[in-house]
Amino acid sequence: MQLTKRQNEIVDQALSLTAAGGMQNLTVTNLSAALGISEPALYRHFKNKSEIVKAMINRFDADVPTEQPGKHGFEAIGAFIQARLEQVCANPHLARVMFAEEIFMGESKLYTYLLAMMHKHKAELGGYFAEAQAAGEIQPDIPLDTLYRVVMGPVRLLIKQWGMSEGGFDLRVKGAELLAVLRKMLKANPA
Amino acid sequence: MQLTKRQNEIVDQALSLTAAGGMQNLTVTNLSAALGISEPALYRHFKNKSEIVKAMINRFDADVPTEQPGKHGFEAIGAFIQARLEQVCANPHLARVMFAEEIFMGESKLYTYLLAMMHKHKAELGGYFAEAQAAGEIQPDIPLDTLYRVVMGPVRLLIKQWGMSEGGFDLRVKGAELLAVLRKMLKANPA
Amino acid sequence: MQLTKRQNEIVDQALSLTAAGGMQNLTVTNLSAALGISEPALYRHFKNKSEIVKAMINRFDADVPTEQPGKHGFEAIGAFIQARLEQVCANPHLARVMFAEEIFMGESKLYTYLLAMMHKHKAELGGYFAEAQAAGEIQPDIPLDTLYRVVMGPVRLLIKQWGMSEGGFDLRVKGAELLAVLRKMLKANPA
Amino acid sequence: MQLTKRQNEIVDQALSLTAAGGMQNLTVTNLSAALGISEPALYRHFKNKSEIVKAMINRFDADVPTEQPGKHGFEAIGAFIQARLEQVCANPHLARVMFAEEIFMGESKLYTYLLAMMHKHKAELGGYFAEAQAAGEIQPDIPLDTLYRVVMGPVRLLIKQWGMSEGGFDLRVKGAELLAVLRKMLKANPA
DNA sequence: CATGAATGAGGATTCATTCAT
DNA sequence: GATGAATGAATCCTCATTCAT
Repeated sequence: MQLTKRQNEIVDQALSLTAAGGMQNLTVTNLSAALGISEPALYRHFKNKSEIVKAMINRFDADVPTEQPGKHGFEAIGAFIQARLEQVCANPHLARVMFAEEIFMGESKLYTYLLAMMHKHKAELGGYFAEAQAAGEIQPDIPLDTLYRVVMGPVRLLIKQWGMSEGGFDLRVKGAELLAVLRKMLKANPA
Repeated sequence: MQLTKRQNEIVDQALSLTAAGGMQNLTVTNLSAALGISEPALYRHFKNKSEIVKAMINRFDADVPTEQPGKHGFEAIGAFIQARLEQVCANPHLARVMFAEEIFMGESKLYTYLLAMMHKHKAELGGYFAEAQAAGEIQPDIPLDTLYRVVMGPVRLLIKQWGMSEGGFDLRVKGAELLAVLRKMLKANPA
Repeated sequence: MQLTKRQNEIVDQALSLTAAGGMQNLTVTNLSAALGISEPALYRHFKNKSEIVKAMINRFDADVPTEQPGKHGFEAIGAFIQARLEQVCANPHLARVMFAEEIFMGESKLYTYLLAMMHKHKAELGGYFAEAQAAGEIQPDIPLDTLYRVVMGPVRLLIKQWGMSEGGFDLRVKGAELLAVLRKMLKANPA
Repeated sequence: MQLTKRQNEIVDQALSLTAAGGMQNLTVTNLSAALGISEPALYRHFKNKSEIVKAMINRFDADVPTEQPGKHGFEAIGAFIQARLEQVCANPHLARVMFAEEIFMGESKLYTYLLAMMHKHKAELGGYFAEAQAAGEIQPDIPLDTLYRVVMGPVRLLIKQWGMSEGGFDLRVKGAELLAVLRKMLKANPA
């Protein structure tokens, strides 16, 4: 599962091509040309194109574990979101691909793989949401699935807009702002 | 711009195919087969494939005007969201396509078209958001762009999840719930 | 199952190419070139290459039914063999392909299909052999499988040699001669 | 011409692959993988793929000389056939390849080489057939080419069927039976 | 002896589109 | 309106082979 240096270069380029022109732009021809190698050379490094796409998808998860050891409640959620934002800043291509699950609908194997990843995230973050509700950081009467949507929906949209605008605003600033708003909004009303 | 009956059938099928297997699944061959006609016959109704895709995109907007005549502030926003949910319920395929702008990245002409649509929405809803803030329905210190994300992010995610789960939950119920949570959360704290 | 005119032309060419240079010579490129059409054009007539090969194999059987209505015993066998020889004379390419089952080993689906055909032949001719033994035309103590080999082995070799020698001898003459020898040899010794 | 130990292993594997999936299955990639070595490593042992195929073909003849020193007439023929059967029993893969000359039609150089081998056999066995006819073991009025077909046709078919059935019957038993039938049948009728 | 990385040529197949009928 | 037949361009992938290490 550990990728070689060359494999990583290939995945980088694949992300770049996909970010630039969608899945239709990720062809073996384009990819090998972008890498400056011949098409068959690609097959030394990946069994087939699907494996490349799979490696792309794995990238989404790679550097951003949902588990935030030592952190709890909203702090853990905030840390996770922060990490996502940092990841995307480090590799802006991801912003245009990461939350566009539909891109991968063509390859149903990988699509289900992606959905599974999404579910895992939801479940893991769910723990932190419950903690936050128990700790009084979030109003306790919001069902978990809705809560997840209220928090991750805006984060996803933020990242997507940033990707679409090709870095047209400061993601870190707007991210912090969003988090602050969410935290304040979700705070249990002491009423 | 007004589509014939046949053209509408074609767009329906195109949406269905795209919803089922992504843009890669929307081929002239597949489409004509699904319609039970020959490939050349398609070209009687649309100049080329791009025109079909464009017609698909126009569908997103068709029945759901952002402008909510006679309504104001949060009520207008709620009505818009409600209308979106109804639209998607009426044509579930839309749920799998509508907010997956990246699907169309391949056809850059159409992609920009789609982005423009998204911007228009944002601008138009922006007016209602401002109204809501002025009316004290929404905390006044939240910047408009963040506010848009906080509201539309969850709505998009909700619709997307509903599409992905293939109608696995009651969209109207969960939509109403989400709206209630948002309304309550965004309410200016009387503190 | 009934082939169109164009499909028959394609199968003819496919046989010709295979006869000339083996299965490796039967490429979509070669085939379309030989037919003077483009490669994609082939796919209007056959779903894929395998279907073409399958149609080739069906040719083997097409004009030569094992069943010889109204004939019995050795006469039926002789008629069948005669028909095979005529078929091969009419389409000499068949001689180089028909009994080379191994050619098709690559495509295991078709290979089994071919083996099944071979078994069917064996079974059907078996009936005539039994009749011939009962009628005293063939010695009764020869087991059926061996009998089949003794008769069809030489016929196959004859046809193969004729194909390999590219019609270097008169198949009809040599075939008649072989049949005569076999009939005489197999005759129950009145001893 | 004398093969090294490693070369022999390679030829063994080549036969095995060809027997399993036809010539299409004998690729440099498959072969090296089956041997557990890299592709370039193969080229240490053989100049190119053709040389490997040539070595395969030579195997057919290797252990089975047509000349049967000290033997004459039908005895020599029987001994030759016996030796063939033993050879094939010792290396069953041969049964699926040996008499499928058409497999090699692709490589015309090797194909002619193979045909030459077949002719040599025919010529050499021809001597023994003539002896057998002179000695009264075989009816004298059967032309030599037909005689060859009557004897070797069934033997070939027997071996082929054994190979195809993957050793589904006892080759030695059925071979002996066939030989007995042939001997008896061909015996000059004392009529 | 062996390999990792590469390649030009060619494999089958699908694409959107056109044209004569 | 519709179709059957065709096509150039592009798809992913495999082939035998080479070369620097």
